[in-house]
Amino acid sequence: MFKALSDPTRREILKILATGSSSAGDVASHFDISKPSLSHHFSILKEANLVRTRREAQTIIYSLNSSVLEDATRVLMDIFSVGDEQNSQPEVSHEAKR
Amino acid sequence: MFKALSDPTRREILKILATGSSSAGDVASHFDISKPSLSHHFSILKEANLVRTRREAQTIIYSLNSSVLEDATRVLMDIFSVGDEQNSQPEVSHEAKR
DNA sequence: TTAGTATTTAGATGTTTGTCTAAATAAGGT
DNA sequence: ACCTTATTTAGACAAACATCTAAATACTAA
Repeated sequence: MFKALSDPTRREILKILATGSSSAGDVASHFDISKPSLSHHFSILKEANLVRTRREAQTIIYSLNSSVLEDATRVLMDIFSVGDEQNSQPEVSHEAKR
Repeated sequence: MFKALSDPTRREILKILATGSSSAGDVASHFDISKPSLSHHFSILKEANLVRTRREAQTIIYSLNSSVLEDATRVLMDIFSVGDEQNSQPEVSHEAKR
């Protein structure tokens, strides 16, 4: 999931989808890269469960899967709030304490 | 920043630092990869401003920079809550509405 | 100033990634 | 059936990445 989020183009795609679901070609029109490349990005987003798809005649409609993005947020929050004690001002660790 | 977060080893490093700051070698002992490789990860985390360093005699103490992780969280929340209208149940888009 | 410990830099290597063009698949309309 | 539109698959390629070993740097202590 983080791998999927690590590419700027993919994050942009998610932002676009956040304003409403739309077709692959539609999203593609926002970018300057080929449709196969976009399709590749979509497949990564889909594999990470960040988007869902639905076919509608010829076009395929992509939509954001907010719940998984919420999970990502939770993981991040976990990382920086686990210790929750002495983070900001690191204690003096005299001995590289194992 | 997302690039920095995209590697599992680096997320693990952050988790370790979340429980308290520690030296490079110290963190290295949690992993099965060489110290130069760890050093490389540290430099990426540092460049992304996710960690801070402080020298203490020979050892270098790494500590989490929580505020930047909070930023990351905020960006994620932004992504999935921008539209905030019709996300979960994608509306029927008959025409690939440009 | 020499020896020891901690970390980083240099350089190399195999893998993964983002991109492309060309071709294939899927669905509809005529 | 055929053509058009929408998207994906296949295959190639250069750039970025994670890792390694060997050597360099930074600092402390004798």
